[in-house]
Amino acid sequence: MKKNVNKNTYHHGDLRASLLQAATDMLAETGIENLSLRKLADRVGVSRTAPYHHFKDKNELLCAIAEEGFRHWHQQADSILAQQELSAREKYRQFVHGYIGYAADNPEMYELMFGRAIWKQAAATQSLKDVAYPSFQNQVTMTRKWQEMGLMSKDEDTLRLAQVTWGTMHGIARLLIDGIYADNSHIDEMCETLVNLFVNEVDE
Amino acid sequence: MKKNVNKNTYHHGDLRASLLQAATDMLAETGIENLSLRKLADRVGVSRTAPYHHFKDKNELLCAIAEEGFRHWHQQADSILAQQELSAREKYRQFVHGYIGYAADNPEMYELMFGRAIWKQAAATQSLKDVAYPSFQNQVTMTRKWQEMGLMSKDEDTLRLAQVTWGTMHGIARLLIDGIYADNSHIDEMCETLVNLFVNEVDE
DNA sequence: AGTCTAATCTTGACAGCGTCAACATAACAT
DNA sequence: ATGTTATGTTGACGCTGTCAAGATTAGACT
Repeated sequence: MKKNVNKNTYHHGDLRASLLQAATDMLAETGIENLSLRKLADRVGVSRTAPYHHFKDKNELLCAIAEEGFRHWHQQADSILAQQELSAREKYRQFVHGYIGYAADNPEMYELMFGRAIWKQAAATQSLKDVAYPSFQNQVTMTRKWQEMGLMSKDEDTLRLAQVTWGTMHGIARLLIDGIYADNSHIDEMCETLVNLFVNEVDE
Repeated sequence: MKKNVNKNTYHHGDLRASLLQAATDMLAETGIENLSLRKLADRVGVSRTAPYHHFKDKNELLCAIAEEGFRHWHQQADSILAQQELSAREKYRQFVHGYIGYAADNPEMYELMFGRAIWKQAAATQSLKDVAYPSFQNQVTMTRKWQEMGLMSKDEDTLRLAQVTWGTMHGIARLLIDGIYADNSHIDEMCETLVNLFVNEVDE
């Protein structure tokens, strides 16, 4: 038997994927604080405890959603960094705009990916860690390269520099998605200021 | 009748203050996600709906706690900035260490003060706004002064610069308190890097 | 083909949550 | 002394996550 979604069979056929899809939609629509397993099950048309056969608990579901978010973001970041016709500085510019743009466009997903719901209570799945950790590791590697190119200060320790530059993007992203910077209309200008502060002009 | 706390009277005497105190303690102990009105009432020794005579709902209680947090932080910040024997750069250094130190020492309070629980759903009390808004306004004013002194770049728009520099402190603070930077042992080094990146050396 | 097992889905139940309504008590103003 | 108002209580409702027990079916093995 194929995946007979939407048929009136007792077994759903592809419940795990359907749950992930619906949960991702609901997350974007109503925010993480309004995402409940019961409403999710209802939306998919299944009983309230059915999801427990595919996810150990709510946390595992959230981790699985976040995992997809990281994959999506990595894809976007890679495509920016792969542009060979751009100068290093321009690539960094676009990376910054891309990072904060991703957060602004997917605020609830960003909150889930980098929020305390998952990381504070050490609740991250191994599988999520495997996808998420390279994200920061890569930031360190790139920072080292940018330092070697003279794009960023060589006076600072690479790890600290990476932490501070990532921290800056993260901080601006959070101020936006948490409603503290209520006005989204100056995002680009903030990104430009950020780049100006961290990145030197270099000849290539 | 005086405030007869802990007596076996029907009326508590000073319930509002007791609730705030106990709630602040519980917040620090168990985190905002485990702070419930029922447990709070229980701790104070009062029935579950008694708090509703002093706070319209849970949100109002949270705002009142956050208000105290802002007052506490303002006091700490003012005492740093008032030190007249220090150079401007040194004052900025201490301000940064103080900001991130406050977050690291009071993670749950910081989460409450600058987190989405209050700001995202536009749930802030007017009274809280009155205490919180000057906090950022002051950051802008100081940034302008630092620019005029040559401590910070004059090329950048003051507002954007203030947003980015505050964003950086906020970002590092959040990465720490949300458990993403699990290791608190390099906070000072991150602060130093931050200062080095944003602040020029100047003669005074 | 038939049978057994394991995966999947269901209903019932429980404790915890915020909050409303109705009622009890006591403080205070007249 | 009395009536109003502030403050406290219990009961109830709907929401949540999750466990236990039972129903249904898919898939593997004879």
